[in-house]
Amino acid sequence: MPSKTNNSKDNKLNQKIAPASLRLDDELLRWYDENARDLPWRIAPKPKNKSKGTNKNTNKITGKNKTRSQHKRPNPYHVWLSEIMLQQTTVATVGPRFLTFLKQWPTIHHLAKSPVEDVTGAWAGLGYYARARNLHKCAQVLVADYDGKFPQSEEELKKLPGIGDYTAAAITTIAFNQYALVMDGNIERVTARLYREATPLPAAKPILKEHLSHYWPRPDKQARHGDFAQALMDLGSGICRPKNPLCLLCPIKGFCQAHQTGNPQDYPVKLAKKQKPTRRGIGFVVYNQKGEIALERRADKGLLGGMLGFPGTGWSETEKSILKQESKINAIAPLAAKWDYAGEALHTFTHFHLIMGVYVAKLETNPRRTKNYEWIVPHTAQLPTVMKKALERATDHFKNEA
DNA sequence: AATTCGGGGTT
DNA sequence: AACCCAGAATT
Repeated sequence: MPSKTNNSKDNKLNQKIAPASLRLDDELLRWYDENARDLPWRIAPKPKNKSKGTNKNTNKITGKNKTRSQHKRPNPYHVWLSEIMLQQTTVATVGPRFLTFLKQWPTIHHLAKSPVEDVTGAWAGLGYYARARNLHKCAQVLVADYDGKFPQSEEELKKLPGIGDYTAAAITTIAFNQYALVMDGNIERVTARLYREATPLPAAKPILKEHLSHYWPRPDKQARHGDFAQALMDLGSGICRPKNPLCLLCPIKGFCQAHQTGNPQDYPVKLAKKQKPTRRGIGFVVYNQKGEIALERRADKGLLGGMLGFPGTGWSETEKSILKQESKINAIAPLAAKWDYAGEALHTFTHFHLIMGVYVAKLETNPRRTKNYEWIVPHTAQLPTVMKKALERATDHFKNEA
């Protein structure tokens, strides 16, 4: 816990920690030019010289970076897609998914004319599926009303589905190098440590923005807004980590109040989170004679909205007993069959644990596709993770039986 | 201002 | 287990 409450007087004091001759943005961008992560959606701040035995001088940038803001900009479509995928999702997870997605939909026009089911299918396993539905809707709006081009202001971007405060600012800075104050989880942490901000998140967010505004490059055409934002995020993920920050390697430690007079690990302060309840339910995995499984398209809103899933009961905290009695199972099953119990699939969502009892059956017929569910070859089904786990229970069951 | 949205990696 | 992640939309 922070040992002491912050106040504005401390902050003004703090800005004089570093020598007046040094500027945070200069130091950070200098670090970024040498240490920027190589990411599929990113244009490197400068070409990397990978040839061996050549110039090892790393301090090539000594003058003002006047032309830096005019280096090649990334494709706005790529920036937008990556930012949507990166919402609450790690760079390691997004990397390969981003490349696969781009291969399937090279431009926003391809994306806009594709069926939404193809887009949610490609999103399977990534989570937060409203992102996929909003992504598709946003593409259609941009093609229909914006000539397929992204607006360059935060205000206009925020009107689009799936684009909120962070993503609007990120696109404005990264794709167009316009001024916008970007505040994500990484930058929140860096800023909270710079100012040793004791107000807990999420209430601290506007305060942190105010703090950071003192350091953000002015709305100047020469300024490197996009690189500054990405540098802060790289710093947050690689140096100013939640635990065990590498302060000795930090290019802006001279500006950091937590590094100098506190414990960086204590920031940002966050409100305690509620503990997760456990819900229970039943899922039915049934194969037809061709080896296909019955899947239903879930409602467009709510959990796993618009995704494929197994027929089953709802998921409830009050239903304590897995119904093992065959008579009751037959009453709630999607169709008549000899149902076997295949065990539990365990999964944890953002706000609850799930224990799903899995029942399995094999038919010797091929029922028609109905309004409620369709038959799909298992290994081609684009399923959310919890449903993949249920399918795995079924697969294990028949493997052990054989 | 709180809650609802997934899933995987780290510690 | 708890925490975190280039958060947004809804209530």
